[in-house]
Amino acid sequence: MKRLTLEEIGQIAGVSRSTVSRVINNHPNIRPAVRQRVEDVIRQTGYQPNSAARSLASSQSRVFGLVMPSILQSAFADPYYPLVIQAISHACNQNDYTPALFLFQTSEEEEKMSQRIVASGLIDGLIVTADTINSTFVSKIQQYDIPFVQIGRPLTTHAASISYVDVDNEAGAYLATSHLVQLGYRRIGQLATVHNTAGADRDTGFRQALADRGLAVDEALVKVSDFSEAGGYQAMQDLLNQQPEAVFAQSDAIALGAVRAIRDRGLGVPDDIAVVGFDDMPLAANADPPLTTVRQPINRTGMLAVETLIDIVRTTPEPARHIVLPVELVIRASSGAAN
Amino acid sequence: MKRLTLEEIGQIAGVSRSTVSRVINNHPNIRPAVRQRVEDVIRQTGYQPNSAARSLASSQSRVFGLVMPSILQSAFADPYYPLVIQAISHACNQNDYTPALFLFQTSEEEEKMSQRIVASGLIDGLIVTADTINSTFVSKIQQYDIPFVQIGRPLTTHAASISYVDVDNEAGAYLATSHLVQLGYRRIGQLATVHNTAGADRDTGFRQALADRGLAVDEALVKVSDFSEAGGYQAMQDLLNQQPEAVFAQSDAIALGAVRAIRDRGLGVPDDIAVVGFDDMPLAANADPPLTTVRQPINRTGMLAVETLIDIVRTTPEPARHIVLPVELVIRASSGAAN
DNA sequence: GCAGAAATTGAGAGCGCTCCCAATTTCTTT
DNA sequence: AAAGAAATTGGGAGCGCTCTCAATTTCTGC
Repeated sequence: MKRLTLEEIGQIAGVSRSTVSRVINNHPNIRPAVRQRVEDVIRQTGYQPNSAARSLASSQSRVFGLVMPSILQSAFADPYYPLVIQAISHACNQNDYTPALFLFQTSEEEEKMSQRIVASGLIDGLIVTADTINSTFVSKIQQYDIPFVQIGRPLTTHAASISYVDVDNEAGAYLATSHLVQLGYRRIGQLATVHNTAGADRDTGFRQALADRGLAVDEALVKVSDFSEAGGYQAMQDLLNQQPEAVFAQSDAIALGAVRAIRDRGLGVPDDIAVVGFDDMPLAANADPPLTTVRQPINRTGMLAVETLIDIVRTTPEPARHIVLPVELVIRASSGAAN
Repeated sequence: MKRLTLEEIGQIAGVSRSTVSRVINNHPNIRPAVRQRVEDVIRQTGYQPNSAARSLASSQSRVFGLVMPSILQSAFADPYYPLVIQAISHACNQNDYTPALFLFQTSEEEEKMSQRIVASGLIDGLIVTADTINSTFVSKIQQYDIPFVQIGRPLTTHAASISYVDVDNEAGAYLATSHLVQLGYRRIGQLATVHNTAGADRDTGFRQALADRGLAVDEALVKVSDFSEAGGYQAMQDLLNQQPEAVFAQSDAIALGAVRAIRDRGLGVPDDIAVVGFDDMPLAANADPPLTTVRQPINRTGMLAVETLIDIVRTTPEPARHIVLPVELVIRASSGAAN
C-alpha cells in the first residue's frame, strides 16, 4: 500500500499541507469544520506522518533509548529487569514514544554502540537501568546533551547532576529487618550484594534496623552474593555455618537460593531459619514457603522514569529530578510470622 | 556538542558532501588516499550521520520492531522471552540495526499502536514473537508490505506465506518422552499447553513417542496448563490423582511447578515420579533436583530471526523462509536416569 | 604523447515534514 | 457599512541525507 503524504491528505481534504500539519499537531486556530474534515480524511486513509521526515524537520524523534549496560552482564537472570522493561514499554506506548532497546553484553559492545546512540539523533532521551554506569558513557551522554534518567540511585558523587527514579531501598531493608527482630530472632544474617547502590542502601537499612533495637551487627553473619538464585544458594551455604536464626536476603532470587540451601542442609523454613526477601517478584507469592518480602513498585518506577524523561525533554533540564518511591513489607510464611 | 553534517565533514576533509557519503556507505571508486583522509576526519570528530535524514532520503530506517502481542499477556512470567529479546538485541547490535520494542498488554493497545508501526515508516521490518497473532495485525503488516519474520511456527493455514524461525518442538518432545519410556516408566503423563503451535507440536511428539513404543496414550494422564510455574503446580496436583510414574512437562517452568506439587504431596522426584521439562532455561540446571530437559537454542533462534529479516529486507521476499532448529535432550537427575 | 575509456568527484533535486511569514478571510466596533 | 483587528490559511525555505547525472581527472594502449 502506497503511503500518503501530508500534501496528498491536504488535496483530498481540500486544504493545504500546512493545515493538515496543524490538525495533526493540535495547533489552535483551525476552524472546527476544517479540522473535522481533515480528521475524517486521516481516519479513513489510515494516514500516519512519516517519522523520518518529522524528526528531520523538528529534530525530535519521539524515540527513547532503554540502556542496560554491560555491567549487568546476565541481567536477565534477575526477573526484575524484564518487569522494568515491560513497565517502560507500556509507559512509552501511552505517551506516543517508541522504546529502543540497547542491551550490552560486553564493554566493547557498549563502547561501539554509544557513539551512534548519542550522535545519530535517533534518540530523544535515554533511560539507563543501572546505578553504576560506565563513566565514559555518561560523559558522552552529557557531552551531547542527551536528556536521561537513571533507574536507581547514582553513586553519591554524581547524584546531584543526574535525574533518577529509585525506590526506598534503605527503608525497605529496615522494614524487613525490623520485622525479623520483632519476631524475636536475634542472630540475623544478611545475604548482601555489593555491586550497586541498591545493595548499599539495603545494607544500610539492615544495619540501622539492628542498631535501633540495640543489636550489634555480627559481620560473620553477612555474606556477599550476586543477585541470582545460584548466588543466594552459595552464600547461604556459607552462612549456614554460622547458624543464623533468620536471614535478610537482598533480593527474592537470593532468598529462593537461600531457601534451597537451607533445605539441602536438612533444615526447614521458617521453622529452623526465617527468610525475608526483597522485590516481591511474582514468584515470591508462589514460592514454597511463600516469601515474606519487600514490595517495590516496579510499574510505577518505569512509568515515572518515562514521564520524568518526557518532562526533561520538554522543559529545561535544571535542576535534576530525584524521585524515591516508597516500598512496603509483605508478610508471608517464610518469616515465621504468627498468622 | 554541536552535531556536524556531511557537508561540514567534507569541508574539513576538503571534499564534497557526496564523497563523504560514499565513504560512509562503502561505495567503490574512491581513491584510497581520499577515503583515508575522510575516515580520519570522521573518527576524530566522532561524526555520526543523522539517522532521520538518512532514512528520509533512503527510505530505510535500520530499525526493526520486536513485537510481543497481547496474546502473550504476562509473557514475561516465562523466562524464555527475556532470553529471546536478549538474543535479538545482540544480533541487532551486530548488524547495525536498532531494535524497537512493542509489548502489548491489551488488544486495544495493540490496535492503537499497529497503524503507527506499519505506516509511519519508522520500521524496516518486524520480528513477531508469538505463533498466534491477531490476524488484523498480520493483514495490516502484509497490506503495507512490511517484511517480517515470526518466531515459532505459524498456524498451518498461514505457514506457507510467513517466514519463521522455529525449534523442532516435536522432535524435542519425542526425545524427552522416549527417554522416559526407555527408563522403564509406563504411566507417563503430560502437562500440556494449548495456546500455541509450540504446545501442539510438543504434544504431537509426546504422542508419537509413545505410539512408536507401542504404548497407548491415556488421556487422563494429559493435563492442561499454561506456561507458568503456577500453572504447572495446579495441573500436576490434578495429575497426581492419576498416579503417574513420570511426567513430561511442556516447559521448565511447568516442570518446576510440577516438582513442587509432587513434593507437597509428600512424594519425591525422581524416586516416586520422574519429571522432564522443556527449554533448558538457566534455572533448570540449578533446580532441585537438576532438571532433565530439552535444550532449545534460544540464542541461535534470535540470531537467525534477525539475519533472516535482514535477508528479506535486502532481497525479494519470495519464497517465505522456514527455519527449524534442532534441539537436544539434556539428561539430569529429575528423570531418574542411572548415572 | 594523445585519443578514448574508465575512474573519480561534485552539484542538483528531492525525500516529507515543520516553522515562519505573508496573504486572505472573518469578525469587531463605531 | 467601512476600517481595523483578529483568526485562519497557504506557500517558501530548509532539516541532512541519498541518488542520479554530468563534469572532471586519471589511466590505458598504441
